[in-house]
Amino acid sequence: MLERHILKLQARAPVLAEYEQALGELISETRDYAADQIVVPAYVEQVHSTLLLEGFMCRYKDLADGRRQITQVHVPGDFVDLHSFTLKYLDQDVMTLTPVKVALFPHEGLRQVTERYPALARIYWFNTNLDAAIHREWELSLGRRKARARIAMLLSELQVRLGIVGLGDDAGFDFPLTQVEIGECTGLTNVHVNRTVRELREAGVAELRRGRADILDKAALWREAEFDPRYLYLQKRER
Amino acid sequence: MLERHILKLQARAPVLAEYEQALGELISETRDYAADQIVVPAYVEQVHSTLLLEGFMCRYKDLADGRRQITQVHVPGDFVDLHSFTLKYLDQDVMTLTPVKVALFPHEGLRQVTERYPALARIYWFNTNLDAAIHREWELSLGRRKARARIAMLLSELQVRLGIVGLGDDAGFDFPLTQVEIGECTGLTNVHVNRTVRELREAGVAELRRGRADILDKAALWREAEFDPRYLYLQKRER
DNA sequence: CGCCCAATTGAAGACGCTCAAGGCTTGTGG
DNA sequence: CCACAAGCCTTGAGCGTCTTCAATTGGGCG
Repeated sequence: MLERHILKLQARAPVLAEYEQALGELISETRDYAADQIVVPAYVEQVHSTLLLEGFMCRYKDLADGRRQITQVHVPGDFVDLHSFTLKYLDQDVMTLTPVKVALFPHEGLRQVTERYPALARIYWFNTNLDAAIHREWELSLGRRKARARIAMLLSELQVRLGIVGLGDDAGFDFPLTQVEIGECTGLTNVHVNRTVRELREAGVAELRRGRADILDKAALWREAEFDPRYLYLQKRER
Repeated sequence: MLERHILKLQARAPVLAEYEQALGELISETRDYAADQIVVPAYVEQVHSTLLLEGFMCRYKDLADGRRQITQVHVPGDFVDLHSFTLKYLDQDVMTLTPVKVALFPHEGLRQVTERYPALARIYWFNTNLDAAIHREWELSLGRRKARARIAMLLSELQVRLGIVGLGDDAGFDFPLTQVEIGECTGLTNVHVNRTVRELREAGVAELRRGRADILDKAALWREAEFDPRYLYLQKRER
């Protein structure tokens, strides 16, 4: 059940079989949710963290007028709210983008296992930092990249992150976000997303249709985005 | 020397006198830098983390054409690159905005002290999460807030963060960023920052001049920004 | 006094937004 | 099996926020 999570961790550090077993035993429950459901509401105390097993989820913040900013997209293998282990409540909502399957990890169990295996605690601390690094790259996109580059960036990042967990390759990946949601990730309106997606298609860079992203020219995509994957910290090393 | 750092930590969790002493003993060196100097270059392996004692610093990423996005502003008491302890190298540059004084903490010493005091490790893990929470609020600003709200947000956040470490009050705070730098925080050009700052002044909300931010109407400033300080996690509790 | 950097202002233009309408796909029910 | 509804995608037109380019003003410091 944890294969994808372990793949994600292993992309950055060695993971002992022991950890995988200990983690598996922590799971208190698995749940299924439909699309567009809030799974972890903001400002509510949490007693467990949620690992995404299948499907797509996101975290977002919004303004009074309802305009929404997605701050992170989650793929299978990600903890969607590991930070609730440390922060207790979240400063944002976590919702599903597609139907999903998740596993719940009680914080008390996480506390025990991270005390028993300090190396695992370091791995999760590292993951918190990785999360922040992705936020920073998004800040750069939102603040300084133009529309084409923002969308190219999003596609580049997701291609790499999905590839790690076996859900994508150089040709592309399943990508169920609507154009409204892509706009909520990139700080654009759906109308402008639509026009920009068309530009990328007409330039032979990438093609988006109904739940699928085809990467036609990965080098061009990376160039368009000025994508430098070092912020994803993919070299495996001791942490 | 660590008073401001301890004030920052104490705003979120109890800090034992023991920790303060142990931390103080870790400092290998203090250094002074002039303004506009890179202190921690991106993608270079680090063996210590840097605590800001006096002055302002920032972290930023930039694009090929030189346009820069500041991803975080640091005030005295902040670790500017605590994440290098876990990540080893940074995905961004860290520079000074004013002349500063910093203290260096060797990673080896941090490793020892966090192993000796697991509660301190949790406090720093928490701080990593706080850092990410601030990044998320900035993502919301950059993606969805209008120019006035972005600048109001920046001022609101800094007023709170500086207040915690005794460097500001309800009337305002010393704020040495140039309008170019404010633009680099908020994803705007210096020209538009200038016009927006004028609007805030004419609306009687806040006044910026030569190194000082006067908050004329804090309630109006918070309203303008839709500022909700919960993302700064200021309730003190066990971590 | 004069230099330098930051702040300020004006004018024109671009990128992305808003509003509005129409088209396509998918699923559902008769 | 077809009709229809719902949701998403697509396109057009006009507009607004913010940018770009350029020039001027103001303040601090040697």
